[in-house]
Amino acid sequence: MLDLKLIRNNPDQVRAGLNKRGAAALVDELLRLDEERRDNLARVEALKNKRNVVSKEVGRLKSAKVDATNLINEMKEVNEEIRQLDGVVRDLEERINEILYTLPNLPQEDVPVGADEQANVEVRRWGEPRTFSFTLKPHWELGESLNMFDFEQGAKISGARFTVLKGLGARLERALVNFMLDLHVNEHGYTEIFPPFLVSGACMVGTGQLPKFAEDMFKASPGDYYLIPTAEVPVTNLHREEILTAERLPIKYVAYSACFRAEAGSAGRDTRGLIRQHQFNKVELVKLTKPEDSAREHERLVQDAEKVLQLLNLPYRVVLLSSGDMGFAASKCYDLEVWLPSSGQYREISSCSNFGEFQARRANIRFRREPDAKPEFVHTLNGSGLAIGRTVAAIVENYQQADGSIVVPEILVPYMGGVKTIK
RNA sequence: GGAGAGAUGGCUGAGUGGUUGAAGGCGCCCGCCUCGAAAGCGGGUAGGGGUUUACGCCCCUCGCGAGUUCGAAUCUCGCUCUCUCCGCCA
Repeated sequence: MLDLKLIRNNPDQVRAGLNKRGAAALVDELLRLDEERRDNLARVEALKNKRNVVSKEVGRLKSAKVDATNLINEMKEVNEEIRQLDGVVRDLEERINEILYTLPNLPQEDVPVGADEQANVEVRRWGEPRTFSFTLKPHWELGESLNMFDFEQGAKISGARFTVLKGLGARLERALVNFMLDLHVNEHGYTEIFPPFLVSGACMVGTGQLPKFAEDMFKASPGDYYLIPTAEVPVTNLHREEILTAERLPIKYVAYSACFRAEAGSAGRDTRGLIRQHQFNKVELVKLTKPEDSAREHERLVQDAEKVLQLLNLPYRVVLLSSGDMGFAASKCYDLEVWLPSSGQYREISSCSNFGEFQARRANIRFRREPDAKPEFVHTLNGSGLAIGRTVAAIVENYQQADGSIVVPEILVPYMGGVKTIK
């Protein structure tokens, strides 16, 4: 959520930022509502002040056994006026918040301006895509023939975009989860979290999925629960409504979770294979930092995610997303794209975002620099480290052999119970 | 699911319908003392909003939401959460 005071004091800056994201317009409406609200607020507060003063006077008079009927009657009228104005102010606040909750974050200065992924900027590449001396197969063909995954059974028990992992396919999934968690905990200093997969609506508002993207979420019933689309939601919200001490920052969490996405609006895209599923596994990195540290911590977070791909020896590139391609809450975002030989392209496998204070303002996560200092909003960041299903797809495709078997990346062999080849 | 207890500031813990945004304690900050520290002593210490060049002033907030009242932390109703016992359960 954007700071209403920033909009009030620097409307041109906000307009320019929103324009880069193709989300302009509503600033003027917001300014008008804000002015109207403050106008009515001043009036109702003056009346409340009067009521408070007179009420104390009534108390004094009563204890002195003096009649106060006139004052009491006068206050009854004032109360009616207060009730009315309070309603006006509340309505205005609701409309202001409705708008504020649906405005995206402002892009940072160094984010390339553009409408979509065409304007993304490749930052660096790592690794050399293998050259194959035989005909490549996509991961879904290889995996099915090796009995690693079963798409038909997934469809039978759940429906489209669900997959059953079996045997060494299931084992590979589990190996990757453990490998990534160990790496980030032991080498990168993150604290492991195993969060609930169902959260309250308040959490979804806090990280920005609600109210705008309700149609992308699975809702659980009975109860008012949402299935998490990413561990970002429960983990970032761990500190909702808290004021942290400065020494605790930066906070670095790593969490495995299943992720659930409705994929509304992506019908027909990536219908085959593991790339786009309603349910997938992911190891997520989350950081809470001081504002001045978030840019540096963002770069480090990207490197921590890259390390996974490097250790798996999977070629990838880092892309800086354009203003139009970024997620709603992000102020700056790098995607990690892994090489998928069968389609001959780089595909997103991690998205690493700095949200500035956008989420912290929604979730009310603050910190104090000094024991007596005013609370300030923290900055929140997160990134996949990595999406497990897409990593499996990348391994299967990049490590495929002429005979249709898969060589297990060396670093994973211990996690695979010594299995070096899936055949 | 049944029965009961509770929710107050960073923490703990008082609170009779009327200068109680809230005693006391702990913690923290500033000062005194000290070579330095501890102890001791004195003072300070919630958040949000509005307004003001500023000092300041005002409004709201005692889990959340309604209500009663001139006035609610305190009374009434609803909700949420936590704890204890019983039942069920991986």
